[in-house]
Amino acid sequence: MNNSLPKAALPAGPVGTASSRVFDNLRKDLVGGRFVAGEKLAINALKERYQVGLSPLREALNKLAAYGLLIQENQRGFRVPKLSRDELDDIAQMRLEMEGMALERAIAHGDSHWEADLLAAAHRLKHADISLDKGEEWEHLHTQFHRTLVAPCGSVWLLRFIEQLHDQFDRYRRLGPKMPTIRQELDDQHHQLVELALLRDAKAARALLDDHIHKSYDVALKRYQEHV
Amino acid sequence: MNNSLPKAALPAGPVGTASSRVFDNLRKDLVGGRFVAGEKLAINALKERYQVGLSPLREALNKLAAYGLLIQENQRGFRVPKLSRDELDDIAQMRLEMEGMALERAIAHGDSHWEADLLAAAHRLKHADISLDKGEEWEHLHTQFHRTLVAPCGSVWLLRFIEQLHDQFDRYRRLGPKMPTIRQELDDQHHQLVELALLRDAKAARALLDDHIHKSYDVALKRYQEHV
DNA sequence: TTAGACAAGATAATCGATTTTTTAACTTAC
DNA sequence: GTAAGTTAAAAAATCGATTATCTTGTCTAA
Repeated sequence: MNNSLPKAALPAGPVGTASSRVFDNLRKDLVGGRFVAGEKLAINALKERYQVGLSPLREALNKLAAYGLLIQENQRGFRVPKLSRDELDDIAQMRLEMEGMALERAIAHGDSHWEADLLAAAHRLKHADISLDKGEEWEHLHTQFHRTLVAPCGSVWLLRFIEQLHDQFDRYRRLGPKMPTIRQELDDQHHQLVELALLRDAKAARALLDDHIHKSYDVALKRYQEHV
Repeated sequence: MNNSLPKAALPAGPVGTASSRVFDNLRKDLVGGRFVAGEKLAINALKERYQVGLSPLREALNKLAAYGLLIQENQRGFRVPKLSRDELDDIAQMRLEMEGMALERAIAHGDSHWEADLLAAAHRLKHADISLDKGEEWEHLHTQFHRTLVAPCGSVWLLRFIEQLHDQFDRYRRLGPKMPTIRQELDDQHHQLVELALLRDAKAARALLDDHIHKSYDVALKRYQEHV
């Protein structure tokens, strides 16, 4: 084979293992609410659905269980965790504490590179086509924005926990269909957050982020209550 | 087979799957410093060491990677995460924030059942034979004590994160051999923590816990620096 | 001398089949 | 009619072997 093209020129990129691919897809589907909470996973059906063999599938399921998106019970497989009001409250409360902390630190430490990334992320989010592929594109840019916002907080572990909490929170927020009304208000807050971050007004930024999380919580709670 | 003994009478208890057993053992060994940081794991050697087949072993490794006790690199297996001063600082800082928060909430919500558990845990810890099986017994009771201390904080996720941080912290703290001198001082603090918790003095308890973590941090840092 | 190509061996990932355990349906005794 | 016991089917866990990928050492050509 005399293909002299460098690998990077090909569109494919690093394909990754079957296990990592099914992990990504399953995670997306679990967070996006494409499984029923409490449901027991039929492994053979998943094999079909994700077009993988048993071994990589089980490895992905094990990782998701350790991550908290699945419950693993010895000798009786995997199930999707139930949803509860109490847990939603817990998750939202933890988001307030941890993202608030992270935002203050990010504002203290973030450099001009961060400012640029933040502006870019907010802009991309604003122009995302929400109607495209069930808003999957918007969801991704939204996650990316919040990730960027707290990125320079200086703590790898704090970022890790926040990511995990976001995934858990989104299991509630993404239960129902989109609500464009409240959505607009939340979108506006993203830009206000950028403004306050650039002004280095940690106090005001944190207050706004608190409000943002509270409003998101209201949406998530509504979805949950309608869903039950 | 006419064995009429109820299952519970047998000493074995729930044996669990091969995967869960090797997960527990590997976790203990990783936290206990029985692997070299940065080392690449030879899967075949682990198969020998833990007496399991490939599939359950790989499932355990995948879980540990999602949990943060291993690094998984596509197509090149698993390695033990490196240690660094920066990460130790991060972990200790996060412990201060999160355990402090949890302790205040536990003191606010814990009932008399909790008080009893706490006294019992502290007592067991005090009388643990530290010389036994490399102090493994003491380590277990120590973990148990700290777990009990914050147990009624009301947040499942906070407890989960704290547990994870403890495991990470212990990778540093347990690098070298035991230091009986400083150990005594830390042991005393455990009992003082119980006292303050029973008095419901959240402020003082948190201050003492901060100091406790700081002292533990000093130990861990020393170990780390001697170890490099 | 050294960068690149190649081949052989080692390791990681995956597959297909087997073993073990659970679940559910059915029976039988009280 | 209920509860304990039995068994067949389903599902989970594990094993042994295969396939794919990486690593290392050697060689060649500039």
